[in-house]
Amino acid sequence: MRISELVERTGVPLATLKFYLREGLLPAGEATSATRAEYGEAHVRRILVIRALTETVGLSVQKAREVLALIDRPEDDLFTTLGRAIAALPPDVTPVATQEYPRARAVLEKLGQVYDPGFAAVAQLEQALAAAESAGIPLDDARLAVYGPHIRAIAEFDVASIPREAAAAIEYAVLGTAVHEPVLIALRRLAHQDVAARRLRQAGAGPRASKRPPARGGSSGRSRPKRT
Amino acid sequence: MRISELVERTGVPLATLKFYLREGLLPAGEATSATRAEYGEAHVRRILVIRALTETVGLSVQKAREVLALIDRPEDDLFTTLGRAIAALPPDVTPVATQEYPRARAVLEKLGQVYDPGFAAVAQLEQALAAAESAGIPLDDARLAVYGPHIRAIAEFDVASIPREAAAAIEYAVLGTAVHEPVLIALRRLAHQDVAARRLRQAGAGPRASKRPPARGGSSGRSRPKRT
DNA sequence: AGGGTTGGATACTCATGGTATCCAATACTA
DNA sequence: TAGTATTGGATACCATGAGTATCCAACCCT
Repeated sequence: MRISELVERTGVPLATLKFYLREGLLPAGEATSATRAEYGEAHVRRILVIRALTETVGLSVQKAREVLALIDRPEDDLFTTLGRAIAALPPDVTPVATQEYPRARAVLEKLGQVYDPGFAAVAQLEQALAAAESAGIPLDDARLAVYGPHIRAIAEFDVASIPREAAAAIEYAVLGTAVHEPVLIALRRLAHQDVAARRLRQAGAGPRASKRPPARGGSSGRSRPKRT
Repeated sequence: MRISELVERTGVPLATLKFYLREGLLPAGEATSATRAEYGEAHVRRILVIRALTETVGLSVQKAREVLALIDRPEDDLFTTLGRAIAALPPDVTPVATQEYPRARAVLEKLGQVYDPGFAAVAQLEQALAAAESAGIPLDDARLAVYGPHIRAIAEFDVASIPREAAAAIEYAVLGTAVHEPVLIALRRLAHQDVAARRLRQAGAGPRASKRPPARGGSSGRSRPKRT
């Protein structure tokens, strides 16, 4: 198919597709002449993945390219590739070799997991723990004792569901790690609302909050933020 | 203290603090004269929170201002305020009223939770589910059956740990929701690596990654925290 | 009195993530 | 076969966001 069909199929503007082509996110079609190239279903899928990574996972074009490159050329084993992909995921952490990550180390030791400062995710965890502290809500032992096992159970399922075959496995693992994160986050937010709503209702008309809790529908995003 | 001391205490450049002042993220100090203002510990804390929200949670300055405004002026009840705060969190969803979110609806029904299209998190979940589909890894029932209960358990703990007093509760809930997300994400990524590493070792594969440290038994350090 | 800080205003910079134009070489249609 | 429409490729352009940098005049302290 021609590029105009990609535009139709994906809804992404032509200029943007050309931009992706230029930036190396989208492989060029097979040139059939100087002014014609043939694209396939793989291109359609690729475009959707690009949008998923940039719009929902929140990757920059630069980071998305890194992730896609890992999927395209999985020269290393799954474990190494996954580590590299994680390094491309937010939060962007400045990798300072020979650095210690004390908060992350303490957490990992409590969880009985290996602490390797070479893992990008360790630096990411350190930053996240520091941010929680800064916000006045550090990750205390009680919370870790809850988060740890549940998150681990989720991760066990994730890994167990990775297909056997190597190439497919890497793509599945990399994309699955990235793309299910927003799902988990959204589920937690909704669970917060659900649990909070139930408790409020149960407690009978707003004892803790300053005002009456309107049992539901309270958060309709109707307060349009004013633009600056 | 003067503004230069805020610079020292937080490490944030003066020009940036002035920017935060301008943008209304940081409240002005108490002016003691035309060219002097007094800042306090609250300002130091606020700056740290701003950095946590922007750098680690990934909020734009605009969104961070919205979240901070909710904490500063919690005019509504906890439930409503939390809903509004969630609307400011990524991924940015364009709220189209009167829209249906079929994927999110299906998921929430399977979880037995209320489906309210007015919740920003519902639109966020819809987008996340669509992105997962686009990437070729949809959230199937088996996965949901795992994610759902574990995430809910986490959320139950979160809500249970919210303090009683109203004003404190809102700040705690809003910041806690936002700031623990990166922690959960990082823990999942590390759990992936840990689980994958264990399986690889178990499968008799040789040591692939050059810098992987030796394995440690999961039981030795488990829940036997003794940090410095 | 004079140097070093301020607050406040304004202007500037840089990186992103696209958009928009041009162009010449085709390909399709009549 | 002429004329029009589409491409690919290159280049130029633009809007936002998040700071930075400069000025300046009013202080404060010594």
